[in-house]
Amino acid sequence: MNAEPAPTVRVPFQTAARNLLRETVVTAVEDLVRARGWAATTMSDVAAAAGVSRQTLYNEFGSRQALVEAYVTKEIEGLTARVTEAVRANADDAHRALRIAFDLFLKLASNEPVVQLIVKDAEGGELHRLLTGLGQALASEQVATLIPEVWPQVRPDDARLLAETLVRLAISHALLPARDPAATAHDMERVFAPFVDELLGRPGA
Amino acid sequence: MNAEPAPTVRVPFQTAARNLLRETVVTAVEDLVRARGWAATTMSDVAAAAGVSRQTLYNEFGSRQALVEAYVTKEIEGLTARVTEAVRANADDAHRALRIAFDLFLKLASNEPVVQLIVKDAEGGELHRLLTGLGQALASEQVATLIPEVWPQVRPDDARLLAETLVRLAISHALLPARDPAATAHDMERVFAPFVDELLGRPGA
DNA sequence: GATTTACAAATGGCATGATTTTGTAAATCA
DNA sequence: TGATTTACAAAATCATGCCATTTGTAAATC
Repeated sequence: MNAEPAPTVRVPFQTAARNLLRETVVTAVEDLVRARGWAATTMSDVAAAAGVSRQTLYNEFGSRQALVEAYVTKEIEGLTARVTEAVRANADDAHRALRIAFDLFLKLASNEPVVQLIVKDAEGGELHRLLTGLGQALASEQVATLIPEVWPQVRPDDARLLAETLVRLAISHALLPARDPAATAHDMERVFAPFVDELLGRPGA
Repeated sequence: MNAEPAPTVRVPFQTAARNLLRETVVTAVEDLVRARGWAATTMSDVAAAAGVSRQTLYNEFGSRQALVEAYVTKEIEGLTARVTEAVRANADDAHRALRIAFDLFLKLASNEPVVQLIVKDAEGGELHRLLTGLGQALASEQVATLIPEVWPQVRPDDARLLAETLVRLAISHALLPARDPAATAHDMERVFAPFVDELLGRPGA
């Protein structure tokens, strides 16, 4: 009951093709959402914009709901990737890393279609729930993994707590801005600096 | 151009009567919202439940929108009053005060009709925006006033920053709970303890 | 001063039918 | 083989008109 003739180079190619397809489709969704919003975007629109058949969409994503989730997931992962990059580049100064990461995130978020649609009150329900739900979960996990990687002395549990708290505040400020990104980032650095120092092993503690 | 014959006891009485009216009406709204939600509650319903005429409602509140804002405002002020009470009762230990306040808030919030409607996804738009907007503003101000009153050594700017940050996290956890209130409150105490120590004048700083 | 009554305007269902869109399956194509 | 095309049923969305309700305001009445 096993007729496979030993896998060659074919499997990795198919995987790459699949990823390329998903990438292309989700990018098409991004353009359409930016232009007309998600509610006014149909599966046919997406198929046409991506240059594939509508069926391929269903074969790959299964449903419209799954597609928008993949889209939001990609947006979030794009943001966290940029933030992660900034954190790594400032690994020598955790305070600065925190401030720059927050500032960068808020600036990027204000240009995100999803965030803009929610703030503008258009399509608040669907996307709002996805951003807070998925966004909180995904970003928390990413940041919770990043922290002990850059600062190994931080215990995983503490990293998780810090990550979740920072992400909650980041989303809160993205959706309901208090001041400009720079000022908010400065405030967040001020609030979290003492806790961060404790996690990193403060000299006098 | 001043024909007032010296104010007697009449003005305070009228004020008291007005407050009583508003109190009665908003309490009626609270009951109706708890029973049917806000969308299904009409001005006639409120008038009947409060035992006043529909006109009195308009004379006092002006519009349906203004009424629901008064209602949400009262709910928020009710919550912050309870939290304020708890903080004052624990003024001798800021860490404990922070934890107990957070725990109490999350428990009270889970029984708030407004919070329940939002979490249940019913009427998400209207009330969600009111709770985050009004709630954030009102609660922040209350807490920002409370802190320097209980701990005078905290500078007003720091109090404002701490208050706004705590309120954002409180609302975030009320609308998207991570764990049970007790665990979350414990986490918040752990995160903010170092910053609070700094504001209170840490021994070794 | 509040209530009742009256009323115009806006809003909110609701029934209807047409249209679009979703999601699935089979046939076709390269 | 895998994607496309075609076909199709079920569901969702939309446009329409209509009716009932509700909002908000004003005047009359208690």
